[in-house]
Amino acid sequence: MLDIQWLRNDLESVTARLAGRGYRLDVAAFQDLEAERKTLQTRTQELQARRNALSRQIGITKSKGKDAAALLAEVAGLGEALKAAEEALASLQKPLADLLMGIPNLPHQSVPVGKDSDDNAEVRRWGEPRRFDFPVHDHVDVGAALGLDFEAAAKLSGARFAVMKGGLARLHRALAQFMLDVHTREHGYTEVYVPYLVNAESMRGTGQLPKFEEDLFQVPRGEGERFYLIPTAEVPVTNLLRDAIVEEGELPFKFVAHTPCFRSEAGSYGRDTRGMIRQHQFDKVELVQMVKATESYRVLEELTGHAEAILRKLGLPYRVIALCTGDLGFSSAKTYDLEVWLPGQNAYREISSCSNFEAFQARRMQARVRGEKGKPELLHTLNGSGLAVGRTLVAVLENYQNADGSVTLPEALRPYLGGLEVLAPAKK
RNA sequence: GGAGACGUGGCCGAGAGGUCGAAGGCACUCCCCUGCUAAGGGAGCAUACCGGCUUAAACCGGUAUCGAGGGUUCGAAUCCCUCCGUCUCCGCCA
Repeated sequence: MLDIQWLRNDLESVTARLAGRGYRLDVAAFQDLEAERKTLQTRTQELQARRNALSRQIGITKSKGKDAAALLAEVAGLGEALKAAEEALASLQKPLADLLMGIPNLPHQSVPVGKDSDDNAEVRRWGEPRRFDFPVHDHVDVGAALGLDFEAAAKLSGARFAVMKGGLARLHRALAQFMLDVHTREHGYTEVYVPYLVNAESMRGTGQLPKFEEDLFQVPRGEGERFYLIPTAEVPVTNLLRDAIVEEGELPFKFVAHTPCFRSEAGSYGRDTRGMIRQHQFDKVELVQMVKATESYRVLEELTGHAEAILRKLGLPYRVIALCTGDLGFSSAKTYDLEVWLPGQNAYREISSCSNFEAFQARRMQARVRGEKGKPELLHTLNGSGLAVGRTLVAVLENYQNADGSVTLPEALRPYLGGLEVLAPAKK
C-alpha cells in the first residue's frame, strides 16, 4: 500500500512512476473520492464533536443534580444527521480503501525501465554450462528412472503434482536441509516453523489480497470464513511483525523457513505443463528480513547473495536478472531473479526471486520500529527464495546427469545423503 | 467435545455507564542533583486519521480506537448479542 499522502500531495509524479510499471491510476476517480471524503469527514467529525461536548455537559449537569432536559433535547436533534453522515462516510471509505489497496508499489530509481520481461537486465553470470558428450535428457526423463512419478500424482490429485520415491525423495529432503543449514549457520538467519493455512488479514498484509485471490487455494471454515493455503512462506513469516512495534535494537529480523507452497496457477494453463517446473504444490526455503528503512537496499544485495551462495555450493550455473519496471511484482520496489541453467531446456529458468518491498507491506501490516525520536517508523521488508526446492531438484538432475541414467550428487549434498555420491536407477 | 475464567497503552496492571485516551508501576526521553557504577528529584511519553499553521517538522484543534463486529444509551473500556483468541479443569487424541 502506498502512503495516501503521496497521492494527495504529489499525485502527478506518483501517477508517472506507476505508469512506468504499466499501471494506469484512475486519477479522476481518486480525486473525486478524495474530495467527497474530505467534506464528509469534516462534517461527520464536527457533528461528533458537538455531540461529545453536549454529552459531557449532560454528565456534569446531572452530577450537580441539575436538570439536563434542555441539553438532552438539543442533542436529540443531532442524532439523525450524525447517523446519516457516519454512514455516508463509511460507504465512501470502502471504495477509497479498495482503490488504495489495489495500487502496486512504486519502482525504485535503480530499476531498469521497461515494458515486460524482454526488458529485464542481466546483472551477472556465474558458472559455465556443462558440455555433454551424450544426448541430454530433461528432468522428467532423468527422474523417471529415479522415482519421479507424475502418473501416480495425477491419480491422487490431478495435473501439476508430483510423487517422488526412494532416493529422489531423499534428495529432495536433503536439498531443503542443506539450504536451511547454510542460511542458519553461515548467513545468520533464525529458522522458523509457521502455519501453512493463514487468514485473510495475513494475505492482505503481504499483498496477495485483495487483488490476487484467484491465485490462492482456499479452505472453507465456518460462515464466510476461510483459510488460505500459503503461496509462499513470505506470507506467514512477514506477518509475524504485523501490528507490532519493535525496538530498534531488535533489528534486523532475519528468518528462514522451509514450507510447502500452494498456487492455483490460474491463467497459466499450457505453460510448463511438462515436469515439475510449475506445480500446485512445491517446497521452498524462504529468506525474510525486516530492517530499518535506511538499510533495505544494502540488505537486498546481501540477501540475493545468500540465495546465490546455495547455487554456488551446488555448482549450478546461474545468472542474476534485475526485473524491469514492467515486470515487477505487485508489492515489490525492486526485484532480482536468479535463473539457473537447465540443460534439458537449454535455458536459464527462475529459481529464486529476491525483492525489496520497502514500506509497502509494512504499511499494510502496521509493522513498525520505535525510532530514535520515539516516533514509530515503518519497517522495510524483504524476502527471497533460498531456493525453490523443487526447481533445485530439477537443476541437479539435469546438470549432473550421466550417460547411464544416473546422477552424480554435488559434494555439498553428500553429507545429507549418508555420503552417497551417485543416485542410480534401482536395478530391475 | 463439556464446564468455567479472561482479553485495557512498548510491557505489567487499575478502572465496572458520565469532565476516562484511560490511575499506578516498569521501560524510554529531556532537565536537575550526585566526584565512577548505583541511587535521588522534576517534566514528558499510545496509535491512526482529519483540519489549521508550515517548504517540512514541531505545534494547535478535532475524530476514532480499551481483542473484532453489531446493539442499547444523550453518553460505553464499563451493559447486551455474535465472533476470534488465551488460560484452567474434564473427556478425547498425533
